Amino acid sequence: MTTQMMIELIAVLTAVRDDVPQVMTIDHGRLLPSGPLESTHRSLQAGVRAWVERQTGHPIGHVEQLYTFADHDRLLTTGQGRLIAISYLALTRSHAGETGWRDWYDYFPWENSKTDVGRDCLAIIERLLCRWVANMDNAAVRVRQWQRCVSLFAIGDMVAWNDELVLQRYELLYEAGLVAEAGCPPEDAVPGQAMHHDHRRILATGMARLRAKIRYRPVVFELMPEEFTLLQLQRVMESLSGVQIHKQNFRRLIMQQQLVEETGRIEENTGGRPARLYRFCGEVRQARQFVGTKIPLFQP
Amino acid sequence: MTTQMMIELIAVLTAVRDDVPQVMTIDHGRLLPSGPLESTHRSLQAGVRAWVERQTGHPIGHVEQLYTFADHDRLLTTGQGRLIAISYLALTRSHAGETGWRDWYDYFPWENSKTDVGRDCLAIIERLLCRWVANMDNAAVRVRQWQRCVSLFAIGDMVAWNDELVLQRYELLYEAGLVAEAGCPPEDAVPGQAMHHDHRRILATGMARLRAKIRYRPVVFELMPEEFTLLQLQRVMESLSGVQIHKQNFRRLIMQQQLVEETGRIEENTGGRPARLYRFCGEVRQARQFVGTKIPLFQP
DNA sequence: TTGGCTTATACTCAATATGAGCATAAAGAA
DNA sequence: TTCTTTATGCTCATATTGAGTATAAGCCAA
Repeated sequence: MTTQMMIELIAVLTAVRDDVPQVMTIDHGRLLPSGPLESTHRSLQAGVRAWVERQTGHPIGHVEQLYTFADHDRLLTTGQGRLIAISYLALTRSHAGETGWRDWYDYFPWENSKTDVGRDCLAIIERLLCRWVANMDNAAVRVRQWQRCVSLFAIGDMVAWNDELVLQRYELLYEAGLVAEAGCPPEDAVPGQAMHHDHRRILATGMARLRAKIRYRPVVFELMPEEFTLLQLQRVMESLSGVQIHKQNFRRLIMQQQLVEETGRIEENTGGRPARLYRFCGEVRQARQFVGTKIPLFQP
Repeated sequence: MTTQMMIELIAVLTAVRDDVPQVMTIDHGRLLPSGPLESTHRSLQAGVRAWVERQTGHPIGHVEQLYTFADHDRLLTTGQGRLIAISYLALTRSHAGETGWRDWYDYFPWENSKTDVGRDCLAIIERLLCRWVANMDNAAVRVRQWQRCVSLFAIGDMVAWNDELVLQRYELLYEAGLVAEAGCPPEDAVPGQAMHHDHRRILATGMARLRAKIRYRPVVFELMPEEFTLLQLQRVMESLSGVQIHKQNFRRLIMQQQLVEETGRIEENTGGRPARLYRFCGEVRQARQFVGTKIPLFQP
């Protein structure tokens, strides 16, 4: 007995502009590029590429699968059928003058913990979560949930901030009824723009995957221009992870891994001493593609 | 335009018996437990659980999604429809006297690189791959593919063996036409039992995921009995990863991470001095569930 | 022209973490 | 008893990491 199914492909397409990670959206920032799998698509990846390029005009590079959802709230409105969503993370380089790009942190201001906006947002969240648990009847549940808040949002610096827990933090806020998607009135919601359906949740999944992946695979270079200075590279990693990096140690680690090589050219507009330009060389030099990237991401 | 779809759920259910990782199979070891998603399933995970329990009678614990496939060779034979397969990794504890369990390394003998069988198998593979690239016309392609062989199978110890590349190694053997699934005659195939469809590929995906995950999440304990000695724990990690571990350093790392606590009881049947028994305590002690596991897996 | 600001780049130093091994303890077996 | 086996405690050299100092080389404004 096969039921009526519909497969939706959803892309979290990410690029970096002016050291700020951005995501491609449609519908005025309320939806991720997406569309149904069609019989003309040769594969799932091909389908994702087709939809993104059709809806945004932007060709995409690196693509990897994120997650497949088929919850019960994903029922087709047209009948007894079921809607399955397969989400993808895609990375791409430049995008001068295109529309549809939005900052990651418009949707997740609290994830930008290195900025003032992020810190303010976290302070608000802390208060709201505190109120949320205070209203719980069962004492044991209250303690456990507060523990969860503390460890996910690094409240009270007994626990270090873990930048990879983007999804878990969003889900906690959802459960606490502090995001618009959970049906809460805007005045009770945490800062950050909402999206339709569960697209903000999918964005969180993509952000978490990318934050995890840049630690052990050289995927950052998918987002960098051909030539870049080491500070530019550092800025991109910092803004992706939302965490500060010690400059000298960052250089040391990048250099000793031999992922980059000097181009011989110089960037003059640094605001200070000119900087050497580098290019990614992991692809060419090592046919062994399975190299890692170690980054000194620390907590301040 | 929605096409006719069928969703298949496939489980890589893993347990450990006598320090050997095993996978649950049906059809005499030729298939992984699997079945179509039905409208009665409340979620994908629930569907996986239902199918595994119906086909094998074994209840499962930890479950996580692996990958969703929809390649063109996955067309429904009944028409123009498409078959989508969503695969899951599941972990479970004991399974005394159940049928259907097979050793991981019956399917992937070369992945058991710490044993003699594994080393012999790797020697055979090296010869076959050597012959494969030797027959290539284009010199540039030959060099690149040989590079790939060298780095994936750690040929000539210029490169260290990477135990997480299970899937990449299988895919290389598939491309080289050295596995039965690629349609090669049995006498040309590499050792290791084949499976129907792409189930061996999915098993490889599950093995790779588990090998990667035990390094940074305390999932091993899902496979351990309630009480265990540190050597038992080490043996399980070694057999999962196919890599040797330095005993004293392993103990040091496990102890200092405070993932386990003494039960106060003693295991007598060690073959030597009796050993203390431990239990996993990460779950209870730390409501912060996001703890890691660091293991000193080295290459000999 | 000079001092101040910015970023770049080279090095140092202490604290940890890691790989490898030694030594002793405690059981059973020959 | 002596040998073998596993358990467990401890040392030591080396590598990695976090943090900071020092100097270089641009720009700009006084």
